[in-house]
Amino acid sequence: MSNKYRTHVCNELNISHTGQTVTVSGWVNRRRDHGELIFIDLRDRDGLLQIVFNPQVTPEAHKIAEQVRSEYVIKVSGEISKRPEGMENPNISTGEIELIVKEAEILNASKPMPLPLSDDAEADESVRLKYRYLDLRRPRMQRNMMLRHRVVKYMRDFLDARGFLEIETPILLKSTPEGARDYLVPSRLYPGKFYALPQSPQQLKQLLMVSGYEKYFQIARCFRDEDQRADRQPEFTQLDIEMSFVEEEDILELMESLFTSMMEEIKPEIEITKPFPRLSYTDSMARYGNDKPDLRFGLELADISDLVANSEFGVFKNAIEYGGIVKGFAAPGCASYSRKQQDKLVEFVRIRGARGLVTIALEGEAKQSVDDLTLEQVRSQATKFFTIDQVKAFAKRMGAKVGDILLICADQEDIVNTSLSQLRVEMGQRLGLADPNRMVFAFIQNYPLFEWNPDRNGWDSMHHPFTAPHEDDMQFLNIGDLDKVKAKHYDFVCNGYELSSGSIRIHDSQLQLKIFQLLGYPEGEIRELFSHLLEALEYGAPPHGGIAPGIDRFLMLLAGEENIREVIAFPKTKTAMDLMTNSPNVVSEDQLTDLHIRIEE
RNA sequence: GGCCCCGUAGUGUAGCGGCUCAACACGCCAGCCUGUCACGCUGGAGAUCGUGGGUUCGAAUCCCAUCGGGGUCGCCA
Repeated sequence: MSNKYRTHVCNELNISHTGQTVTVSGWVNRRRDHGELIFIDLRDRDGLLQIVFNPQVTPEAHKIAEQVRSEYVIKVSGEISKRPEGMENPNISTGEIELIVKEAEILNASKPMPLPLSDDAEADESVRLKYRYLDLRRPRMQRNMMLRHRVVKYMRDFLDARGFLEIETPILLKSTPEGARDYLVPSRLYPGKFYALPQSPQQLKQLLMVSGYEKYFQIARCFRDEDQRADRQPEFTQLDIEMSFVEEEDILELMESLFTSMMEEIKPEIEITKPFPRLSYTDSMARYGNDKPDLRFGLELADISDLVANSEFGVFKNAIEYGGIVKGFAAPGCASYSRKQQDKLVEFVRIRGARGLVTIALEGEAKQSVDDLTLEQVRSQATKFFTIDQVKAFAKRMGAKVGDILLICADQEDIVNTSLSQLRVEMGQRLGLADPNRMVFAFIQNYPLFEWNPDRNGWDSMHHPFTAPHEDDMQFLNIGDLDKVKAKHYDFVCNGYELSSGSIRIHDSQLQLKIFQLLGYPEGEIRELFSHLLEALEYGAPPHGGIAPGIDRFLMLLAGEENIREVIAFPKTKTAMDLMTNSPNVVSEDQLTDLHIRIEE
C-alpha cells in the first residue's frame, strides 16, 4: 500500500532500493543529535530504519528533527542510500542502508514515556497495566501479540481445512449451578432477572451437534468469576471444539495432529515429544501426584507405604494407621543440601498442608552402587528407625543414586500428592530439568466420572454433568457404586499445565436425566435449568464429544512467559481490575434505575 | 477468606543497627558536538520515601492500620 504517509514500511527497504525516493512514517525509536547531523531510528510495526538529517542539505528538515523527541510520530521522505563503509549496523535488518531526509513532518508529538519501552527494562506491572497501550508498544509484547495472531490463524485454517465450521454463540446466556461463579448481567426488560456470561459454550456446542453441524469450532471467550492466578484471568479464550459421530480416539488424534503441525510450523525450534504420551488418571496421580504432570523430567513419586507399614518411625506408622500413605521421590545430587536448605523444603510442603517432610540424604559419589551403601552414608532425622536394607529399598523404589536426597511425605493421600507434586515441579525447575526449549504435550485419560464432595455430602461431576460414562461401567452406575464409574473424559496437558479438558458427551436423554439425579439436583431444578438440553437430546441427538484447549495458557508456554497476562492485550489485575479504564466502576443512578437495582451500603 | 513478597523523583534501584529530608543509573530540560546506532561531553530541574495513625527529642528507616501490585493455598463443574 502506498499513500501520502508511506510508500514502504521500514522492513521492506534494503540495499536494492538505493537511489529510490521513499516516504516512511512511524515512531521515533531513538534520536542521536550530533549538533550538525541528526540520526533517528524510525520504528514502525515491522522494523527500524535509520534516517539522517543533514543541515547542509536540508536545513528545514533538520530544524524539525531538532524538535523531535522519543515516540514522536513523524513522516519523512528522502533517498535511500547505502551507508558509508564501516557504518553498517548488523543488529537491524535495514542496517546496510539509511534514508537521507529531504522532507520531514511531525504528525504528532509525544509526552515522555511513563515507562521504559525497551525490553530489558522491566517496569512495575501496575504502571504497565495503566498504560497498557504503551506497554503493548514494547517489542516483546508485539512479538507476543503477533504470535497469538499466528496461533489463532493456524487453528482456524487447520480446522477449516478439515471441514469445521466456526459458529458464534451468545455472550448473554443463562446461569447454571455448580462450577465457577458466574458473571451476571442484570436485565432491563425483566426486573430481577439476569443473564450470565458463559463459563464456556458447553451446552451450546452440544446443541449445535443436535442441529447437525457435525464439526464446530469457535475462538470462544469464557468468563469465570473466581480468584485469579498467574495462569488465570476472569475472561480467557478457548479453542472450543465439538464433533459428532466420534469417539475419544478421534478427538485425541485431532488434537495431536493440530498441535504437532502447529508447533512445527510456528515454533520448530521447540522440541516436542511424538506421539504425545498418554497416561491414565490413576497412573498420573500415582507417579506425579496430579493430573497435569510436567513430563519434561522424571523425579517420579514412589509409594513406600508397604515398606514402612510396620516401622517404628511414628511419622510413617501413624500416617498409615490413619488411612494415609507414604510417598517420596529422589532429588538427584542433593544429598549435600544443608540443614537450612532442607528446612526450606519442609516449609514448602507445610504451606501446602503437609505435616512435614522426611529427608534421607545418601551421601557419597554417584558412581557408587546403592547396594554398597553403608549406614554411615545415610543422613536423616529418621536414621535410627531404619536398617540400611530398608533405606536401600526406599532408594531403589525411588530410582535414587548415591548422592541423592530422598524427599518423603506421609499424610492423607490428597495432601501427600498435592505437596509432593508441587515439590517435584519445584525441584525440577531448581535442578534445571525443566528444559524451556521443550514442550511435552500429553493426554490424561480414564478419569472417574464422579468425585465425592464431603462438604455437600454428595457426588460431584469430576468434569461436568454432560460427560458420558464408560459403557463397561454402566453396571456400577445402576447399582450406585459411583466411585467405580470411569468417564469418557480426557485432559490435554503440557509442561505441568492443564491446557484443556474434554469428553464424549451424553447423547441419551434418559441417561442425562439419571446423571442429574445422581448428582442430587432436585427435579424442579433439572427442569428449570436443563430442560432445553434434555429435550434437545430427544430429537435425534447424534453421539458427540469435544475439547477446548485454553489459548492463553498455551501461548504463555509457547512464548516462554511466566504469566498469562503477557499474552493478553488488555488483561486485568489479580483482583480483576482493569487499571487502564479503571473498571469496574460506579454507574449512574439512571442506569441502576433502568436495571431495577438498588445498591446496599 | 488464609499465608508470603513488593511499594523511595517519570522509570529501575541504593539508603532500612535512628547521626544523607535522601544517593546512583536511565529518562527529562538546556548548552556543546558532522557518522552515531544504549552516541558523547557540560550543566540543570525533578521525591513531603503509597496513605493514615503511633513510639521518639528526632522516622524513608521501628510499631499498628489501610490502600495498591504480585505470588500462593482455598476456590476455578
